Amino acid sequence: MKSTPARTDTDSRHAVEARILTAAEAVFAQHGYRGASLQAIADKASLPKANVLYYMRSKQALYLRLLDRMMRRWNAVLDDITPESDPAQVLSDFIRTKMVLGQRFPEGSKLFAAEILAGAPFLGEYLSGELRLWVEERVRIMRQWSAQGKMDDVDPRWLIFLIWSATQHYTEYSAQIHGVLGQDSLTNADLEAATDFLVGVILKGCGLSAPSGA
Amino acid sequence: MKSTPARTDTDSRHAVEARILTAAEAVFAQHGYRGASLQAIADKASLPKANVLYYMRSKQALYLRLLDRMMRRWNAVLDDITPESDPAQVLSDFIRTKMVLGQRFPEGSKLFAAEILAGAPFLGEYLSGELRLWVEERVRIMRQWSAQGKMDDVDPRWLIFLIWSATQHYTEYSAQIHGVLGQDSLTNADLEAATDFLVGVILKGCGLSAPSGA
DNA sequence: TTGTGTCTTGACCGATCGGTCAGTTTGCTT
DNA sequence: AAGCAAACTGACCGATCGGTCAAGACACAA
Repeated sequence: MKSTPARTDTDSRHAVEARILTAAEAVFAQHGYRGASLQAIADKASLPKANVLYYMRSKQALYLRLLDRMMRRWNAVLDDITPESDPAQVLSDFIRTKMVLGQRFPEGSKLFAAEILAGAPFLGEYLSGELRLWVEERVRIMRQWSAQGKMDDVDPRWLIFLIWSATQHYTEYSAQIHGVLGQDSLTNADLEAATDFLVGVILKGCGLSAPSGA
Repeated sequence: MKSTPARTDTDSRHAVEARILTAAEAVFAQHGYRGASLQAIADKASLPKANVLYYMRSKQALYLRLLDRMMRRWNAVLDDITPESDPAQVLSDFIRTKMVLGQRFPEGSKLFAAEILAGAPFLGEYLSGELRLWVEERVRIMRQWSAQGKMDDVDPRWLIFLIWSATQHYTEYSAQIHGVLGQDSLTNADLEAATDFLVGVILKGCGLSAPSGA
């Protein structure tokens, strides 16, 4: 009978799937697609390997699902930008949001990084499709800002790359940061200081002064 | 007989080793330590797998040798910094040198990135030892620059991370950049423009004006 | 030619890979 | 209590993993 599946059923299914996804995200982030093994994921999720394959159809399906989830988390970023916006406010928000996202989803961010490092075999279409349009739209608006004299005449493409790289560094290179600074993890105060530094330097570097509402 | 090994012997040995190292660097960079297979490396070097293991003792020895080679390439960077140096000149050189290094050794840079992403299992000691001292020394000098009023009072740690991340981005995220910009590779003009952008924004962001000798 | 050390390689090892499947357990409906 | 579909899992599959080894191929000195 197809009738209403019991609440507890779907609940537990979601719970188990979430356990698998969390475990898989960490393993894929650490070792990349090829280097990750379903056995390692199953162990981390405390499940038999066959059970992982029962919920996720295959290694590839599991990986694609994680990539998709991570990209949807980024969709909200910098979505309300217009030619009339205050550049300082928008860029400041952009940097801060990116830093927060990296802290909130460190494994997902690393997973994304590993995918790019591997040459984006699964994300190629997304990069040259959806994301490319996203960038072109923001580039267009930023050029208008420059033309209006709201900010220095910098190439928006390099500016976007700068913000991406500078913020992602704190999650993807966390091992290097921890080793170099000699502490197991950055304190919240450190992260806020680093964020303020990035906002300060990048805005000033583009001829902008701190946004009023911050 | 131990006597003078023929010139051609050591020559061909070096040549074969170089072939293997080049192939291995690319494979490790793309798939990480675990994801790389000796078979793939052997194929790329056009050698039987057993021959790869004859020259390099093991997968781990090969990997460590590549890491060591990459780190020695970076040793010369920013080595002549003193409290009396011109900050603008030093930071400008730092950024430009890093960009050039990334272009010269893209596979090695990616290999390094993959190692960090995996949690630096083999480089942990280097990061918390040699590299940490390197950073502390530069931080000390930059703080003096700030105290002398030569530049804004920014935390040198975040500044170093910013330069590392912003420059490395162009090699490690090349797949993303190519996808987003819709071109197979950045032209030299693009790279120079990006470099000038980074120098300009970061220096200005730290309260510095372009160095005289550039 | 013969001896000697290096180089080269196919065959093979146990372990692990992603994935399948048959058989059992479980939880809910009737 | 009976029935049934979903959940679960140990055992197994062929392929590939890193690594070993013994047997040739090769270059060169005596």
